[in-house]
Amino acid sequence: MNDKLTVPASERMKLDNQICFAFYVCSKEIIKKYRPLLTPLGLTYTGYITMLALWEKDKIPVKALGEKLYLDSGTLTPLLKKLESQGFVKRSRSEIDERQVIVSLTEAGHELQQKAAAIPERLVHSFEMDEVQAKQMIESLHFMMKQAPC
Amino acid sequence: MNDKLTVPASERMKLDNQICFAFYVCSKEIIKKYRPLLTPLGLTYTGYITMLALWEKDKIPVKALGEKLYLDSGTLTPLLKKLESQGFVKRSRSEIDERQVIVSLTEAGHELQQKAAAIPERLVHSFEMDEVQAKQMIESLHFMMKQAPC
DNA sequence: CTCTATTTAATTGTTTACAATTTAATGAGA
DNA sequence: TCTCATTAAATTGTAAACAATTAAATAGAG
Repeated sequence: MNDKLTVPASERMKLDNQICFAFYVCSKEIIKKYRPLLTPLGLTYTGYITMLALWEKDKIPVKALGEKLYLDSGTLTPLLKKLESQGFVKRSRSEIDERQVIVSLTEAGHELQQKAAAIPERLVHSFEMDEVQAKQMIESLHFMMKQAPC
Repeated sequence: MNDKLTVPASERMKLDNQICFAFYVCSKEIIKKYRPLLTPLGLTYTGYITMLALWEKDKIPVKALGEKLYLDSGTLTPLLKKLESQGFVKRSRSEIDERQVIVSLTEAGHELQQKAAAIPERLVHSFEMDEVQAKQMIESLHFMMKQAPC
């Protein structure tokens, strides 16, 4: 074992060398930037990504939605109830399998997509990052996401 | 303006093309991986990064700690009270400026550092990423963090 | 020195997230 | 068919995080 020329523990334990901390901060700060754009639409950040998923494909069970969003029913159930009370989605038991609750978009839910269409562009611009850089970054992140559920 | 050969809105609004979502998922999933390593030490993830900051430099006011950690007093006050009740830190009013609460490590807080020393290495390994890749990623993230508070 | 503005923590209220458990429905094996 | 295991969603309890406000101390202007 002569490959142990790694950095000392003191160095490895510095906050600025923690990849976890960098992700954690970036994630929080990006979400903060969304808030002022989403609040006028009546959405929280979690509500927004849920709507993004549903705009791609709705009429799906809570389970499938949770897999897309990396969220469980403990988070989704109250969130979906709120989106339902706002009139954006409808929740209904599947007739084929009554364990499943199918989430679908309402008319208002579909209409909201137009109002939200400008958001992604505005956000990318708020970081000084061109589309190529953004694309590379997303690729790296997806590589990590794929390893996540292990 | 003939540089408008950008992707269509439908493409930009896909969940998998949202850099925010990728950060959000990576951050959550990394934190999840820490849990089983931190629980035996009596730490949550937020408690852990707080201790990391204090191991680098303690006897600092809550404000300065919050700037390092990108957290405000609303999050830190209850967290520090808990770390105090566990015997890892001590909170005391500054005598020079009584508005400030100075956070310092106890003996047990210092000792905890030894027990936590193995954690960073174990985590990097749980992602299939070598140290060079990790270093590049951290640099990109820090570039984004620096832009955050605007 | 006095009054006002600013700063620091703490508090309050709301949302987010997950682990663990519960309930109900379905599936599988004997 | 009748268990027993599995699955889906909901529920419960706890920790995080932030916005907005409050209380107390300090700084600054006149």
